[in-house]
Amino acid sequence: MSRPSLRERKQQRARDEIVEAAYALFAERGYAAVTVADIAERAEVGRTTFFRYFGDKQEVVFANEQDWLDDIGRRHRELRPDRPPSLAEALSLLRATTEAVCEQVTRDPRRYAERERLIAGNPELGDRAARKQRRLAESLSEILREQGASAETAALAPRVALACYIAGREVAGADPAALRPNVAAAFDALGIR
Amino acid sequence: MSRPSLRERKQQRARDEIVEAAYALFAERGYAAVTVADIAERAEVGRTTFFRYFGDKQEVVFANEQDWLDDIGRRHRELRPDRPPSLAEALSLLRATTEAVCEQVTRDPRRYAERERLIAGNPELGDRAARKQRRLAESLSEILREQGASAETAALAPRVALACYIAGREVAGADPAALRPNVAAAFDALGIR
DNA sequence: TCCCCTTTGGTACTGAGTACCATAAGGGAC
DNA sequence: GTCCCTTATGGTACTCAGTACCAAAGGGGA
Repeated sequence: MSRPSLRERKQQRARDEIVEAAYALFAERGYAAVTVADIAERAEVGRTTFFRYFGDKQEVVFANEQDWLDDIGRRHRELRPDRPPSLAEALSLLRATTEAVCEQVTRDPRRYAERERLIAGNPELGDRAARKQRRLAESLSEILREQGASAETAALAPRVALACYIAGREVAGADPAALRPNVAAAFDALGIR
Repeated sequence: MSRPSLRERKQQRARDEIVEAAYALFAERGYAAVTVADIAERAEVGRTTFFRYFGDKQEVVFANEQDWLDDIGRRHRELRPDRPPSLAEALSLLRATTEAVCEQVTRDPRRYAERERLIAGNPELGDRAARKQRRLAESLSEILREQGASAETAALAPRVALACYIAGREVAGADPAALRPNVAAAFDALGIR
């Protein structure tokens, strides 16, 4: 990979500053009381530029999740089964991937806790978080189909894995360290090893 | 129950007219191209009144789903197990409830198909639909806790049932009649009878 | 150094959602 | 029927998210 140009470095910098400004303001006043104009001002960019980097106000909360999704998809694709996976086999593969997701999202525990706090307090952010999860499930569904799984297995397995993730997340509460063990326990309870 | 007063009848009528106007306009122009002012005008009410009946533009698409949620919750509460349910037992109870949900939402097949069409074309409506599903899962989770289920079971079982519902819905596509059988097949595949 | 092309940010607009208020219209007491 | 009280209504005016458009600034390559 080539080193980023000056242009690209400035863009990355602006992007990061917008995210930092947004999280700082959200922490101070709460999500609803912060306007996009406020964020842009503190980040020292124009309001228009904010919308060029982030499609809407909600997106800035999930700033780098698109990278995660790509990463997770790539990782899962590398778990190549040697034959079309049955439902049980697909669920086993997905357990590994789901636990990797847990590691990924809690890599920055401080930011994780803050994001959970924001989501808990703003239904619209909960909606957006759920959309991200759905997208991931759909992406994994497609990969399963590529690997030869039946339509039923491809539709069901990622949803069940997501159920385990959400249930584990709920039991874990806001504690980043508790996420993965609780998700693992949910898979165990369903007999998925 | 006492018969509704004139006031209540007019309100119900206004509510119904708003929903009818909204669905008619959405069918004509699509969700995004219809403004709340348009809906209010066709329903012959003030714009303010629209927001008094429906918190936001999205809500009108899911007009009577709150009633469904209450109904489903009540129905599930009536399935009283004689002892605290294990995970497997909770899943069995939830299978019955989930199949009842299938019947409920497809009771008006025309409206069901139209709603699915709108949701498929507008991500924000998908978000809202998912929020409703989450709410239902949380409500069922609470009922399970009341019935003595463990925190883990209460968190996991409704999410798994929801996974079966969504997977079945995906396989069924827009065909109302195919919903319940496909959801049932998903439960079968997981060994939940 | 010069030119091109992308990014930037400013202006102006639409439409969702909210606050407030004057008015109309049930519903009950008599 | 009449009067009064309470509640629903809808109009006005506002904030803010999100979009379209455009002129200017500043990399990047020649």
